[in-house]
Amino acid sequence: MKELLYLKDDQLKDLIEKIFVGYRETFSDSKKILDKYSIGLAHQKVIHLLSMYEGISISKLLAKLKVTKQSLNRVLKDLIKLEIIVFKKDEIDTRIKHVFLNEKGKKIFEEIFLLQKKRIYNALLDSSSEEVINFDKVLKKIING
Amino acid sequence: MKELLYLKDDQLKDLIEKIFVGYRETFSDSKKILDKYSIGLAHQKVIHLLSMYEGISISKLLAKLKVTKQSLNRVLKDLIKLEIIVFKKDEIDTRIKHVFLNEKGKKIFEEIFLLQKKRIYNALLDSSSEEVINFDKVLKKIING
DNA sequence: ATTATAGGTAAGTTATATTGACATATTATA
DNA sequence: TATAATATGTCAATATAACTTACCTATAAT
Repeated sequence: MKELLYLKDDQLKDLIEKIFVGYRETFSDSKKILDKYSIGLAHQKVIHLLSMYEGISISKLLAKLKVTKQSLNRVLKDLIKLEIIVFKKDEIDTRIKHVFLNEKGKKIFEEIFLLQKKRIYNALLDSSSEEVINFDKVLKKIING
Repeated sequence: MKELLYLKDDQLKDLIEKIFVGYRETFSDSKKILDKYSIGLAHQKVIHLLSMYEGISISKLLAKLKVTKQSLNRVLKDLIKLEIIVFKKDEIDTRIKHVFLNEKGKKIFEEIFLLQKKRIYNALLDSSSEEVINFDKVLKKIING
């Protein structure tokens, strides 16, 4: 029988608070740049995913974001107005729309990311590779729980 | 000179996505219970902090949540209507108000927490103590970055 | 006496998301 | 070929959580 300190409620509460704060801080560092382009957190997340998954389809974006179509479309319309995304129909199944950041979009992403990544970069730089690997490992388990 | 894989942009992007998903999942498991009491994520966070820091002052709550007084007060008023929090003036400095969950509040917290903690508990149970310690270590560094 | 701190409130606004209903185009299948 | 399923879009109404700006009281510290 396991009887570990970190499985006790107090430690679990503490971790949950840290997960919240870690998220909030990670996604607030870039606020100034977002303001510069009059966009918000929702736009940042979409841009982030577009930079990771070039040409991702709408339905896959929806699945990753776990928001409704209506919610995503509001954001996409803003990004179209900003002229930073483009669409390409799938050549085989023309129902599917692939979304891409254009050059301007990639530049704006880099501006955002430059600020956002600092916090993570410094934390990892200050950690051993084993610590980093274990951080990733546990985070994955939390996600797939 | 460090030249580590996990300090590369692609890995940082990946981690940032995971931090987002980990937060979202961690705070969505308890949605059914929140609905039962007609409260939301903001209330859950306040209740969580009240269970961790019994008698915390308003200003310290504000500092932990990083929201405005108006925002917090909306939530506190809902919790008063639900009859789950009580206030006590500080005996020395009567400007300070200490906030507590009452018995009903503690019970509701336990209902919420029971659902919320499962994901974290299982992830930790499935990890070695070193992995857990390193997860906590890196998360702390991200927060304090 | 003055200033700072702790907390409260009012009005209006913004950001992000929801539900429900309906529409179109395309592809897959019986 | 008729029908069902999929991918996407849109309208309208609503909810949640936050914001800004401004002003207020009470108490404590200097």
